[in-house]
Amino acid sequence: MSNAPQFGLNGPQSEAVLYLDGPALVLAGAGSGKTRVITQKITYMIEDRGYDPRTIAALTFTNKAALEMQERVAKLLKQPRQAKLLTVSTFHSLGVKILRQEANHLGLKDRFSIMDSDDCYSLVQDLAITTDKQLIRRIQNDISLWKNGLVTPELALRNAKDEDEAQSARIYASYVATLSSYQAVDFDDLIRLPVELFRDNETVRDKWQRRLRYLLVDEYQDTNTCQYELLKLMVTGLGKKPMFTAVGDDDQAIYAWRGASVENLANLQVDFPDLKLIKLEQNYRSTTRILQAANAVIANNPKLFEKALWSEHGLGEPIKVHAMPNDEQEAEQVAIMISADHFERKNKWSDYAILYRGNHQARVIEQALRNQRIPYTISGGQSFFDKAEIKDIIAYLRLLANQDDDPAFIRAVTTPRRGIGQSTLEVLGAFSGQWQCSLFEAVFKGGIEAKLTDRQLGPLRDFCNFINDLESRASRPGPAGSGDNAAQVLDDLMEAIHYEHYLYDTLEERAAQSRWQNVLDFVQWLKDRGRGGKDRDGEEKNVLELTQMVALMSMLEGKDEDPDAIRMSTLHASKGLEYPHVFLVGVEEGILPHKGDPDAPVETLAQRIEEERRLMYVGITRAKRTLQLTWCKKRKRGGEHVHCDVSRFIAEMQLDVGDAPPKETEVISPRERLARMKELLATPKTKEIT
DNA sequence: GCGCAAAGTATTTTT
DNA sequence: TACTTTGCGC
Repeated sequence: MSNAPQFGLNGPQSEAVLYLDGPALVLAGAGSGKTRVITQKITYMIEDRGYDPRTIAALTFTNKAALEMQERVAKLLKQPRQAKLLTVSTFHSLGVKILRQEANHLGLKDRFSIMDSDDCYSLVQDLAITTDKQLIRRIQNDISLWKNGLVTPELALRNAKDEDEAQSARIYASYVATLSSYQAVDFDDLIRLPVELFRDNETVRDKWQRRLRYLLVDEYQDTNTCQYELLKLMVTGLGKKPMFTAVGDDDQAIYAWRGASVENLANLQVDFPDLKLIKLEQNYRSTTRILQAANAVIANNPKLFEKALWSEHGLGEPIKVHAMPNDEQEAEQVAIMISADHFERKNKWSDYAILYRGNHQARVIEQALRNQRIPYTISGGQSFFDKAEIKDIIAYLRLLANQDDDPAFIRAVTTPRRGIGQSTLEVLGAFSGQWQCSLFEAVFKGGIEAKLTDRQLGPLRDFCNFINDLESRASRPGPAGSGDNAAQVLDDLMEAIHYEHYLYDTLEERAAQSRWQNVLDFVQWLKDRGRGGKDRDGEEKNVLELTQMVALMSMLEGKDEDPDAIRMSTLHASKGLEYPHVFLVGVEEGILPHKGDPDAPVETLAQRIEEERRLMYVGITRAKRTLQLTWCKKRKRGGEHVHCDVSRFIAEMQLDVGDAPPKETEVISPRERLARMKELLATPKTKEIT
């Protein structure tokens, strides 16, 4: 196998592209061109090695990344339309696809609902009979971690260490039962259920293995146990060699809190002994100074793999750190600095990014940018599909698809108000519980007449008849065999529920207007996809199927942001992106590193700091040319100003060491950097780990 | 059953 | 500070 550079790639990159003899792990440092490797590899497989694009799956971490990757492959291909045949999606979307086709094997109907985290939150709230927010979240978290770790409720209960855990485990059991009575799944199930299916049913597993013969997994360091299990089940068996490429970077693992385990990287070598390991260490993104700082910070973490990033770009401009009196000043100063720099260097606004740890930090910054009349776009904030008005509409669609979906029923039947209130629903709920049926079914079940007055039952039955009627039309194939009736069904729905009227009735004009616009955008978005035109995988989808996809989306693709605007983003949402000029704000103890749960066990404390450090590393390595950091001496929390200290990570960047004497010609070799890093590892810091 | 007003409370990251 | 929950009156 030759690993001579090809496609304008460097040695290791083209090696990663060309290698198709077995499983491969590409350790790709920040900015080392991993997306290029993946897209080139797919292109190479199709055009030079005769792979059918239908048998290649690329799994990404977000829908946005999936979309981008597909577009990039389309650009590389001689026949761009082939890109549509690929499976490029998140693990979760792939899970939906599998579940939809194999639902019957799991005792699930193919029109199952997908519950979002809010639905699950309310469910836990009901089951735990509490309003304690912290407690509910803790239980929700426990359940999610168990599911991700493939732990059953029985096992969870048996292994419970204390009463708290036992309580969570008991709720976990009824949580699972309730979801199944709703014919619903949660996010974690989208991966857990396919795993169980593939484990128990070899025929189905073979079928999918034949269908998807080669897997590429991006951001592998952020996969959890369950996802790894799915990967293994999809690539092993059939007496063939496991074929996949995983791409990841242990230094950028920032989702441990969601059950991701970096150990999956190490496990890969154990589970696949002939794993080909390829390291991408040349950075094409940042200046040497930026990389130096990033390397210095991450050197404080224990290492899984030895890796040394280097760059051929020059030393670059010094990294600046600004101390600010308070968070409002911070926001204003950053806005002013960007504005000045923008006019001075004649840069585009979109060359600048402001990164922060938590979404709430965006508020002040937004205000400051507005004051300075600087255009901005926010990514990673509240998702479009989480807006109340969108969830209202989705509730109707969910109910249309699946009448066992009680939460959707409750939401739809009460929004807009139609004379059905809490007490009616309570009676209905008790009745349905007694007869083990859904709320919807209970409305028509014999005996309900005795429990409810005509005044209560009337609107309920009207509502259910309306849903039934609409459902029968939604399920009929449209004219010309397309999903064309989707548009008609949606229009009828919107017309019948008087949603616009409801908004203007309950809200102020401005708010109602903006919400109604969102609804219109959403409906249009659905219509576009219903016609089978715009959807990426080119498959026909009716409204009901679209509803399932919508549950996983967080952004309205296509509804494009201002192309020339400053990017604002959380550090998490910035992963995989790059910007010429980066401002990292709020670099304070308590924010970055974030102070977590004060009564969390001590042994996790070190690990938590390590994850925060990786987050810092991700932030630093987003910058191509300049990087500026700010921190505040005081910050408004709640109503009061609170004192803040500068983050330890600033010192760890070793700015004074690297920058003090202006040795402009200093160029550090990879070897030298490695030595430096080892030195750092050997000195103080490490003792907290050992 | 519903809407309004006051008080209380929470602040990490996301498929 | 902003948002949510609770309570009360119609």
